[in-house]
Amino acid sequence: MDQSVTPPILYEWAGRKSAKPVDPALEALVRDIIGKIADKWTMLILETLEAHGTLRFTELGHKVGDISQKMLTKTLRQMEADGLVTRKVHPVVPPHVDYALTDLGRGLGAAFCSVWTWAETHYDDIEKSRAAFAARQGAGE
Amino acid sequence: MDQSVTPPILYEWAGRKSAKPVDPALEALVRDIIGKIADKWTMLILETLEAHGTLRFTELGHKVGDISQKMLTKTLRQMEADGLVTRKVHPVVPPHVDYALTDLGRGLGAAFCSVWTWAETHYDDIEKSRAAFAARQGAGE
DNA sequence: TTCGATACTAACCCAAAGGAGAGTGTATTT
DNA sequence: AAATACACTCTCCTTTGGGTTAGTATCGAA
Repeated sequence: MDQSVTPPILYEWAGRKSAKPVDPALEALVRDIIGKIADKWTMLILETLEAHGTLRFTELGHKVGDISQKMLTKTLRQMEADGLVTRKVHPVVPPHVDYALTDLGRGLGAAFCSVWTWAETHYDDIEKSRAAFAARQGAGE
Repeated sequence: MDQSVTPPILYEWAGRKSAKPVDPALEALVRDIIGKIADKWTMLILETLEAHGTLRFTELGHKVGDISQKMLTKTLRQMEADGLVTRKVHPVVPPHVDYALTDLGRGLGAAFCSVWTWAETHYDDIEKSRAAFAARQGAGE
């Protein structure tokens, strides 16, 4: 896609979003954050911590489901860096590490909650759409 | 417990859990949906269509930003299959294809709106957290 | 006759995501 | 003495994401 010239203007928001002025620099920033956060594992971990409160590493892994240790560690680190979770190490043997949401993380969890609800409400619509789409493709519309 | 022949197995990581009395099939489904829509390009396209209404392919690409035709096509097809967007082909030359959100898509857009607002509100907190985290790592806490 | 416009698809390639499995450190338990 | 527990880290490997370039079809304009 040709993006050699990107004029910073010509965004006419239908007034439906926040009343903030459309600053392209800010928009790029927000876009970057969305890009980082709109991630499967981040969302799943967020959801799990929101539902169960403070959890230890292994415990969290089991509750999230089919996540590998590698991805759990990596995603947790990113979330810690972004200030979404706290990581509390108890210097004991065997190791004990507690993960919990920060206020920021809880805020995102609350925001994302509506998406989760949407998915629960409309999964059957999506299934139907997929079936219809597959049929359309198969039949050679 | 047979330990004479047992190789050093440390984890059985693939075990399924059931924390909540939720139908596991439904949970897997919702999880799958979240996994599919919690995607950078899907969110960005959704946002763009929500803000601008009906758009043509190239137009949409420009407004979304740095997206390649390949990803635009691919994401759009997935969204069409999931029933989030409609694809209307006008059989003219040169080709003319209109993309617009469905009710389902608009619903998801509305749900995701709060996440977008959260990102706008807290991007500076995230920046600060990242800086603090980097400093913590660099200084060897 | 050649060009340009549009919305793609196909082929190629590289980088990142992500899974599997083994290794680490040490105090307590067997 | 050996196993165990926990929270990792490291290496190896496959899959997916995603960019780039080229090509296609067709009509009207130059």
